[in-house]
Amino acid sequence: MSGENEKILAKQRLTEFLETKKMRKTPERFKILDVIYSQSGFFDAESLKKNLDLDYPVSLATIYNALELFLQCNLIIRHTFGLRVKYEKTPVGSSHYYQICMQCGNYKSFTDLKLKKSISLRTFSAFNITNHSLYFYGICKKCGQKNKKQNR
Amino acid sequence: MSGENEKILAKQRLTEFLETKKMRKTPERFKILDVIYSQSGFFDAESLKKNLDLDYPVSLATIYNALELFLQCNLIIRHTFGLRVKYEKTPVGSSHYYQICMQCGNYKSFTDLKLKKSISLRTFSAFNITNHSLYFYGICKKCGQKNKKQNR
DNA sequence: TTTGTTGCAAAACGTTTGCAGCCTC
DNA sequence: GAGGCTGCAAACGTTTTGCAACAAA
Repeated sequence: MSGENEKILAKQRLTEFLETKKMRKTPERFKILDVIYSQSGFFDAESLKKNLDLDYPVSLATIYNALELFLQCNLIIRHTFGLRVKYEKTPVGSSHYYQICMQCGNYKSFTDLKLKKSISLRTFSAFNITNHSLYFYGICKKCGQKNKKQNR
Repeated sequence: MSGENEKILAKQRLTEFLETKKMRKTPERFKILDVIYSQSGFFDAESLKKNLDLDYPVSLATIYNALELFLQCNLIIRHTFGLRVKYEKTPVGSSHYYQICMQCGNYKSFTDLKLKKSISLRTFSAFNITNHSLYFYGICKKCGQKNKKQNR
């Protein structure tokens, strides 16, 4: 199963990272990572806490600590849709792109290999790229129709 | 002068938007827009307040109200670098792209016409794109060197 | 005159911090 | 055993809210 494999790789990466940084392999950190890699889609500190409370309660401070850590070893990425911060497992292989309605705030992600290829061509001097995020902002069909009605 | 022209267009767009939405053309809204279009680079509510206090004090609540309004009519865009929210005049013509160091949080913007062209090719059904933002995440030279030293 | 908008202050919200105690190494 | 990590609660900074007064239409 691909999901399980992904989870194992994530744990390996965390282990390696902690060892090279001489940080501790606490059960909390691995439990939080496990929950993240057991779900799909976006999440935040609060939803993570709710999930963890079911079988392994962890304080919010520790969750924020872990999220910061996972960001550093590139296990997760951080987005901001509207004002809310959302995290996501780092997309492997094909990058995810996002379309966000500026009116209702709804968002969804999609993949586009062609786009990914174009973007990956871009090189930087004195900057080591690990990943990129692309957001398309606009008005969704639903809101567009609502506006038309309103302006009549 | 291009900056002045840009400002006039912005005011026109705001006027139109307010009229179609049957909202009021208050001096505060136009003053805030004026300050935004008199500066360059990134800004937030607080820096805006500081600038406004010099000759036309406006309450923070009103500033947030105005920022929300300007977002809706696409006069400004919102970014989140690290955890800080930053606004920017909507880039006209050439889109801006951003590189952000995941370690120190420093960011800078650049333009890339080739990239812009590739991205603009992407079309959507049932979604009316007004603009897009692309962020490159990585480790800047300075932090990269710092890490090397640390791991020795 | 009507009612959308403002200013003010208080409240809410997500996140960070300080510190004592715990547990990994 | 040392000190990095955790949990708790208090503190923080930013954004939102409720409400009375104001002013655009």
